[in-house]
Amino acid sequence: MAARKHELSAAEWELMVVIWDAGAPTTVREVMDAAYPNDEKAYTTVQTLMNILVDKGVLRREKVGPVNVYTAAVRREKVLDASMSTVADRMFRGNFGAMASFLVNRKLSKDDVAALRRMLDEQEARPTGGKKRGGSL
Amino acid sequence: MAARKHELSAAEWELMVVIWDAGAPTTVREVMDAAYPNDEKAYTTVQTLMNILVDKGVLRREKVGPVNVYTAAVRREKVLDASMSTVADRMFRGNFGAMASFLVNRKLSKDDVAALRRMLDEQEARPTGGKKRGGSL
DNA sequence: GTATAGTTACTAAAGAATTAGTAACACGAG
DNA sequence: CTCGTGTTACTAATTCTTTAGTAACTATAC
Repeated sequence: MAARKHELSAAEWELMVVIWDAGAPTTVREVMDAAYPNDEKAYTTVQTLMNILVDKGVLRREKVGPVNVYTAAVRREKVLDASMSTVADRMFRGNFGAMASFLVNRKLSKDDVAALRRMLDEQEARPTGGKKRGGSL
Repeated sequence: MAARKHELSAAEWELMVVIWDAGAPTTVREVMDAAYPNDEKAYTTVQTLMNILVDKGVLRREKVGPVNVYTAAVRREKVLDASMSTVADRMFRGNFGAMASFLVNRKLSKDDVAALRRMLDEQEARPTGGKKRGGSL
């Protein structure tokens, strides 16, 4: 019960995306079927990962009858906030603007760019402005 | 000499950012001083990391006199391309548009947003359009 | 009630990441 | 030439991640 690092690994993200999408309490079996429909991982592997996520405080586990039911304990945005900051620190010296530019220039399709521009225009009207640069985590 | 995974870890990124910024062949000592001015890591640790990066094909090592000099073997953009795709896959189901929206809404300062808008406007004029969605790596 | 199917708790092992020690070697100062 | 400084090559221990097996438990079907 070592209170691990709060950062999520690749496999853990894979599961959490499924669980957040479900939006409701979920069992190992359900996550397993959604994430690995062709048994890419063993049932017990998914079980272990989910218990690690409980350990990290990202999931909550509750026994319903004899079965464990898992619920997200943290909102997706919260984890994204932290993880994106980590990524920006690592790859862009913490410069989110540079990160956004990179995305626009090298990763976004024409449609993506158009949508982004529309979003920017809407934000112009309603000034619910973006946050400042947060800490490193 | 096991031909490791090509993905860069946190510590490896830290070094590569320094090396790319230097823009010229670099020694362990130089990277060490730039990245860890207060000896946060031991000299030999940095040395080991840099040799792993050689192993991964990201750095090239050349002996100049008795000293090893390291040069970037891959351009920063290339590695960023791969890493950002990995991150997008992991956290946004591969949806770069969603990733960009998240950045704009939750991470960019007002100035960052203004700069991004300017960039978008310039791109309007000169249609050197963005790439499509690439593979997963 | 006993077999069976599914779940849980516990354990562990392989691989990668991170950290750093140690021995050997080169070279300039004296 | 020998000493000290700094570099290299090699080795290794620790931690985290990823994977999964095994044994025990629960409930249901008959």
